[in-house]
Amino acid sequence: MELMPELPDLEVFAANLTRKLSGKSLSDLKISERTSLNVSVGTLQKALLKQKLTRVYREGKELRFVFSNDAILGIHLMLHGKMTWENRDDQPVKNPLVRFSFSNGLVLTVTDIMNAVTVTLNPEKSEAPDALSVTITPSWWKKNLAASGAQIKSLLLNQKFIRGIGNAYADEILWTAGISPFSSAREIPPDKVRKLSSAVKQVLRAAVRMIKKSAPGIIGGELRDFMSVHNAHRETDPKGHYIRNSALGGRKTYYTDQQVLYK
DNA sequence: ACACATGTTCAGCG
DNA sequence: CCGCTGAACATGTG
Repeated sequence: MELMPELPDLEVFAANLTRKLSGKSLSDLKISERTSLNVSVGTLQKALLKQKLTRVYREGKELRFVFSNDAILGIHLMLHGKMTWENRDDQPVKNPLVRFSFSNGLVLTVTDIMNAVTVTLNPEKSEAPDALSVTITPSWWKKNLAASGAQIKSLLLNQKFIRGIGNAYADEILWTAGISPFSSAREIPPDKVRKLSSAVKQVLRAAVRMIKKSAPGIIGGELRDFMSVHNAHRETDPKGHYIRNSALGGRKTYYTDQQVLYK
């Protein structure tokens, strides 16, 4: 099954896009009318055509293409968006939402069966910090968890609270921190808040390293076989504890009884 | 055949 | 009124 990329996958995609495309200029840009776009196609083309791509980075769950005139193109893949290289000898990619042609001959396409992908010229700055931002500290967690009565997993998935964490990594983070996903955010004690704070960065950074190592060059798909609990094929976690699963926020949630429930 | 992945939005509930 | 929960969206895959 093709699962959706989350923060670590997107981080690797961004690095790989930068490696292939930085310094190349955008020679052609086609946008389907099915694409959800914050400006007109004409405005977008005027802003980006002939511009040199400086780099691609990840912000939350969005990819950001930075051009030499400081224009930024944000692409959010949502649930089903996919990026592929369109090779000259292959069949053209069917019904792409976006098709970038670069001066080195590389053609990047974005497709989406649900047409839910969003394309944003010069996205606005978000209030919520990125999960890997240096502004997220144990005291940030302490203050913001105290203000919320939500279940901790719902809060981790809330992009208005913290950006970039998806369903699979939320489970991995809470397993690492030893906190039940059903815990009330404001009831988590200080020592566990510190554990959560470090687990977020530790889990996400470790995943980036593993994906880079095992799938260098990828711009699509995902890797999940290293996951400790969020894995439908596992019966037990690496310590041998039975993995339970149930629904939370309409998403499957995997956890063990070792994760303490604070209510 | 059919349950299951996934993110965001928004109706509805308390 | 506000914060929170969970259904709905669509379809390829095992």
